[in-house]
Amino acid sequence: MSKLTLKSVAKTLGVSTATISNAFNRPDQLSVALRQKILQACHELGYFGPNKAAQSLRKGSSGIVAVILSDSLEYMVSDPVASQFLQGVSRELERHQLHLLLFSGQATNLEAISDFVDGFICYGAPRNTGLIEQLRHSRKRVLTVDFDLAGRPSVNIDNEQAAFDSAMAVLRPKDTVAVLGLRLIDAAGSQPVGDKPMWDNQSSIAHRRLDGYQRAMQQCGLTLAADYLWHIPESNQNYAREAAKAVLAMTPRPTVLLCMSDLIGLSAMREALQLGLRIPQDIRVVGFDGIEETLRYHPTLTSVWQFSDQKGEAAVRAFLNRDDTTLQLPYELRLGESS
Amino acid sequence: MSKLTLKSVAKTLGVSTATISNAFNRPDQLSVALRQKILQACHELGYFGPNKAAQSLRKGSSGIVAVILSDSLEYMVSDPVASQFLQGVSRELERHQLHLLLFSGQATNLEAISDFVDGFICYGAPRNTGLIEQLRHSRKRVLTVDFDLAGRPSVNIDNEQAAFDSAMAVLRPKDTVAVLGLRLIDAAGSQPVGDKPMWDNQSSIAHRRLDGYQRAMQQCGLTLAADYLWHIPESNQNYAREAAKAVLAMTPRPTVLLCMSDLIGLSAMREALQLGLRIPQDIRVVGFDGIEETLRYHPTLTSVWQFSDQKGEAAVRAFLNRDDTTLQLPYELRLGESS
DNA sequence: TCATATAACTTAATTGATTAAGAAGATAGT
DNA sequence: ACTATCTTCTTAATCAATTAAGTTATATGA
Repeated sequence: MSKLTLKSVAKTLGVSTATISNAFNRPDQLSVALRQKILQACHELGYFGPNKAAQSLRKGSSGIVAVILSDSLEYMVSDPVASQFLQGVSRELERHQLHLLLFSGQATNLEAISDFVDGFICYGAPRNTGLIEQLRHSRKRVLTVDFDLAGRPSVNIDNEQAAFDSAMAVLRPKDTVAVLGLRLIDAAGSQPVGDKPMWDNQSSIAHRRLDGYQRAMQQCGLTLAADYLWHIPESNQNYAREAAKAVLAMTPRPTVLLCMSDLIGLSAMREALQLGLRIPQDIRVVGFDGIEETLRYHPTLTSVWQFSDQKGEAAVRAFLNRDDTTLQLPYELRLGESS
Repeated sequence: MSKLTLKSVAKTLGVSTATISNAFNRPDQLSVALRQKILQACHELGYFGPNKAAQSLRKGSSGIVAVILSDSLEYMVSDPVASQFLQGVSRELERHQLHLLLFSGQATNLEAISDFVDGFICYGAPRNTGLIEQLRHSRKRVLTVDFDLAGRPSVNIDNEQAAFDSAMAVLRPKDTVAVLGLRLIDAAGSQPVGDKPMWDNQSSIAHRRLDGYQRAMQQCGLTLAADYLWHIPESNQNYAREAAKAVLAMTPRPTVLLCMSDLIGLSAMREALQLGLRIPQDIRVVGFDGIEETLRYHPTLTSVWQFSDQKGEAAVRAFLNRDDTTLQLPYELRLGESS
């Protein structure tokens, strides 16, 4: 079975390569009869159309879009928020007959795939900051989601305002507030932020949310004590559980927990209930993101819903419109039993 | 900023394109001094090396391996077994400087990406059976995992023997046995298999496992009543829960549940406990796969452990050795409190 | 009827690289 | 000093396509 190429097919059919190419790509360039004959013959020969790699080289686009995840694949897929986002992305890409290449944010070499894809949708600031530099200099289209990259379009929600709203929904005068923050500093374990240097200050959504929390507390006449601001490296059960345990053991015990993700919020509630605390009487909890599990849990969690699947779809559309603006998506504060 | 190509770089440096190419790919073909000078200059110009798409066209390999998932991306990543497998795959690919392209088993057109990848690792029989035909005729390397495709290498465990072992560990004379099977027929909801036609008979691991169960029962002098063999479409909580509920309500009530995945086993145990049944006194349960969650749960689940992450690594290695044999991996029966 | 427009294909340059074969110069052996 | 070998680099064909420009042949209009 010799190799099937446009050229070989053209020769066996006795026409030029251009005609075969046109049969697949530009039907108006040849007669209907010949086109039918060609497609029929290709089908019989088992030729499924022009080689995509060669097409990509010549046309300059491949139909593959890379999504760069902030963390490792294994972590990202276990996070319901990221997973929903990916659902939305893959759904919308499919609608446009495009394909998805998942790329870990821990990877070091963007160039390895850069030439195969039409561009990058970057979900969250990559763990490996070297990637950010590569993205900044990339000649491909780059769109960021949940973080900013100078000169590149992005899709976001107003994290500051959303955090503010969620905090305002729960804060009362004289509250003792603790913040369970996501990835505030560059450290491996759960720990109070203290005076450690903030991680990637300008781009992170975590800091936008912290700003929102702070503004709300200020408006309520409250302040955040240094030890009550905690860094959690991943929305992971264990990390969050640890942090919640530690925070709930502090004196004075917090009366409000502002959590930067729903998974953290759920972990915090589990820990609080286990300590015999009543929610919301003894302690109120607020989450962020909006995941289904919080609706099944009792008590249900007050949270900012940001509809990650729609965000995924919006990201793809924004990627495809070659419009270099920032798209701000709506969010929704949903009150639960936890506040 | 004009386009940076091997050609343009060659011109500005006043050497031939072959030399630039050799500087990147075959250091022995030019003097050390010139090579240093070229690499240095490329770095300054911002040229990161030969275009991978063109390289792929010329060399005939791209360094990208596609993993075809049996189901949709969103489902697969939520399944701890599949997710572990993917971890193993991505880890091993990284070791070889290769990249991963995830492809949904629901997709219809393999040709869309076929030319960009070096081959396919196919994890489970794709939901869309059209893909199987395309894989069969593909000119690329194809390796299957957890199912067989004529003439293609595969990675597997001995599902029949493993199922046999797990059943033998739990069965006693006079048991009433129910099987909670995974994807036995082509139907959407949980339901007894009855006399409906089996799905994809020869290739499915589910049927290998069923064979093992049946052999064990035979050896124990037991038979499986028609209504006690259930089909569950996905290892999903809801489907499994439903099926368990229905099975536990039958008379006589089963004394043994043979479950084709640990997620199903966990759901079954939850349901049994909720009905006030004691495990293992009133009912014994066996799972399949081996996931961490069964160790945290009480009672712990007796199951066949198959180390999916190692399976992923083994799959990649088998894919890269161009050795067309079937690789059978070891499994381990681990007894828990559920039997 | 003749010029012109249109339709249906073909030619050949181009995309960004790899690589066998060839050429020019340096080194070594006798 | 002359041939043989080795280095070092270049030339040009090739990978599998796309597409602007060119070539016929046919149809239309006045």
